[in-house]
This record gives sequence, C-alpha cells and structure tokens, in this order.
Amino acid sequence: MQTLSTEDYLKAIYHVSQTTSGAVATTRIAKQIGAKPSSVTDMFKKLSDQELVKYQKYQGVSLTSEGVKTALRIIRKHRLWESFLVSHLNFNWDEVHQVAEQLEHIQSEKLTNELERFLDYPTHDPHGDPIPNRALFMKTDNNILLAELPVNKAGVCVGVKDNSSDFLRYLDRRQIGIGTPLQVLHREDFDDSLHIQAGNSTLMITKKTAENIYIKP
Amino acid sequence: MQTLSTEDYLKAIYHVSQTTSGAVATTRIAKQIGAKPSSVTDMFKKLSDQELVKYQKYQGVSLTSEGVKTALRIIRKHRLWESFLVSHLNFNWDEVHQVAEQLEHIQSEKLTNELERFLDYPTHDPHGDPIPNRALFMKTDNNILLAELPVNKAGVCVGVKDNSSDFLRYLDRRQIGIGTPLQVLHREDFDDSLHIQAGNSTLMITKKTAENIYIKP
DNA sequence: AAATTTTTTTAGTCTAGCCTAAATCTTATA
DNA sequence: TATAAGATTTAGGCTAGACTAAAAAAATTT
Repeated sequence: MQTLSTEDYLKAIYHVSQTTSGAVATTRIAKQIGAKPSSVTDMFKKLSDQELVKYQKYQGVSLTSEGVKTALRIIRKHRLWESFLVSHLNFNWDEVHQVAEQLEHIQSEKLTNELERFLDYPTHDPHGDPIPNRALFMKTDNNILLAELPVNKAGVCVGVKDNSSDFLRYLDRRQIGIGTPLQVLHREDFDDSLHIQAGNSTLMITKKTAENIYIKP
Repeated sequence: MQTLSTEDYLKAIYHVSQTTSGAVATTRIAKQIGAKPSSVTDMFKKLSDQELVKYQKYQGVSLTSEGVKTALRIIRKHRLWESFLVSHLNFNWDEVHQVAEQLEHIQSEKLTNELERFLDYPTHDPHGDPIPNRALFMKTDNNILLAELPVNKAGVCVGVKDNSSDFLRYLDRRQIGIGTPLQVLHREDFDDSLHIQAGNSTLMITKKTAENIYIKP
C-alpha cells in the first residue's frame, strides 16, 4: 500500500518529468516537496524497491509504468475533487489546491468513479488542466501561451500554467478566467509587456503574466 | 495540529464514554482501536499533554471540553460525508463507513460547512445517527429499541445501533431500513424472538436483532 | 587537465506510533 | 485479608520519514 508520502513523491516526479527531459534530479524533487536532498535520496531508494521508479545512484529517477499509473490516479482524484469544490461547494479556483492535496489521498475506486459520474465526466479541472479518465488516459491539449499569440489574433483563455493563489487572485481582479476572450492589441518591444483586450476591457499585463495563460486561438 | 491517530483515539474515547459511565479504560480503547494496551497508554499520555483528556495512571481517561469538541468535529465530518456518499454517490449504507473514516480527517472548515449546506443541513446520517451542527450541538433523540416496543404498538425504524456491514446488509435483505414501519406481532417467551410486521411483510427476528434497531413509536 | 563548486549519497539521529516482555497496580476471590 | 487474576504501565525495540554533517561523485571553471 502507498503511504501518503510516497504518493506525494510520485506526483512530484511526474510533474517535474513533464516539464524537463531526461531523469529527474534529487534536488529538483527536494525543492518541489520541501524536503532535504538526503530525504529525497532515501525515498528514491524506497520507491525503487517497490519498482515505482528506476533509480541509479547520482543519476536521478524516472517513473516506471506502474509509477506513472499511480501518479495519474492521484492527479485524477486531485482534479476531480477540485472540480467538485468549485462546481458544488462554492470554492474559488484559488482555494481548491490545498484541500485537494488532502482529498487526493482518499482510497476508494468507487468514490472516485462515482464522483466523476456525479460531475458528469468533466474533462478539465477549474484551472484548465485535463483530468485523466477511468483508464487513466488524458488528452494533452496543445494550447499556446498568451505570450505566443500573434498581435491582433483572437483567442480564448483555456487554462493557466501557474496555479498559485496569488496569480489566480490577480487574474480574478483583472476579470480574466477560463473562457474569457483575449486578444493582443500591442506588444511593447522595450519590456515585452502587452496591451490586451480581455472581455470588454483593455488592460496591460507583463510578459510573465502572458507566459502563464493558456490560449486556444 | 492533530495527527490522524490522535483524532482516531479521541473519537474512540468519545464513543466509549457515551455507552459507559465513569472514566474510559485502557483495554476498552485498545479493543476499539485495534492496538495493544501499551500503545494506548502511550497515546493517553500524549493526549493528556495536549490537554485533550484528563488522565491518571491506572484510572483511565475522560475527555476535556477541548477533547469533546475535537471528537465532535470529527463525528460531524464523518456523518456529513456518509450522508453525501449515500445521497449523491450511489453508496449503500453498509459501504460508507470505511470511506468516511478517511474523509473525516480532511481539514477544512469551509469544506465541512459547504458540504453541510450542499446537503441542505441534514440532521441525521444514513444510519439514523444525529449530525452535530456547526456549533457542534447535536440533539440526542431518545429513541427506544425495537426490543423495548410493546406488542402491537406501531413504530417506525429511525436508526440502527450496530453499524456493521453484516447487520446492515441483513436488514437490506429483510427490507428493513430507515423509515420502515414496524410492529411487534408476538414475542416468544421461550427465546425472546419476535414476530414482526415490517412494511407489508411479516417476519421473525431474534432478540439480538431487535436490540439493534431504534424505533420512534 | 586540475581545481573548485555543486550535487548527491552515506552515516548517524530524531520523533510518532506501534510492538513485546516484564513489572506493577487494582480488583476479585478464597 | 491474603492471594490470584486481570488490567495497566514501564522499558526497550522497530519502522517510516524526516533531519544534519560529512564524504563522495559529477559538473563546471580556470
């Protein structure tokens, strides 16, 4: 049986391996989990014994197919719970993460599958991230970032890259959310800031912001 | 902060102290939790340090008012989740306990209160047990047991004392559930077995069964 | 290529929560 | 009321998952 902690490690390894190529480094996971590298090494050995990761001293880890499955099962639960919290329990999208971090460890296949049915088989969570289905299949939408949208081309916000409360609340204040129509009016060469049309209002955002908003053209 | 385990102990102490008078004994909790008495003694000391129980060597424990509050918070969550599982996720009343044992440890006041609102402020869980409200107040319904119902007096099943899967499924097969009208037709002096009218059918039940069904006359 | 820096691992501790075996206290019985 | 039985606690260990400090390997710089 998985402990809470091994599940957190597998999820972290999965997420890091999605954004970097090759094996996942000890320090990278240490930062992600908030633990010391020596603790991470310990855990890598344990996960390796359980054949959830491939691990070679000094060479980092990569998930085995069993490890990927376990990670996806947790991500599935996490995103389903986030969806539930927003759609039925009046949570805002910036409040769900912490609670879903706990709910994702609840062990009951029936619960997960019934929750999915109750929510009517959602494909994306409140941040626009795709939800693995019962077979753990998840379609990866190849969306572009707002920063990559050509000037004057119209698009719709379909997700965010940074899920931090700070960023999400910032978007709330700017009235940008999933489904908001967006268009780049002008790109400032000096500092890469953007003048954009967001819904009915025009506003200025920084490059960093534009690099954290996913767009479907 | 409470660990998962301290919460389980507080809940166990609460439940035992509801059914017995005076302080709660070490072995009684050991049985309830499924741990050795020596482990229970360890935990009693820890809970005592946190002022959640009053503990004197060889004399058992009793909950402090803070301990009672913590226990009731957990019971509140447990029963709300059980209600949710049955009312929205197609769980049967004999399936909810194990999952609710996990869900009761999720820490988020907002989650609990929103769940309660979503369920429209239920007063009882699927087994007929009362749900503490936000202020942790719980009205104790003084229901009688079917075993105490006089012959020919009519009543309605409002709860069960034994929440085990086995007993609940037995009741399902006999088509007895919360709300089922019940009446004792005849009490057999020889072995205290009862002939009863349950809904439209008449059937025979043992004394033990009758002692685990709560009735409102 | 050697030296330095950074990363990673090892070795040794710590705490929570459990255990067994032995000691001690309480209760029940003769 | 002495003694036996039962309950409870103490003492000493174990494991998971974390830590620090030191050693070793890899990567980077000179």
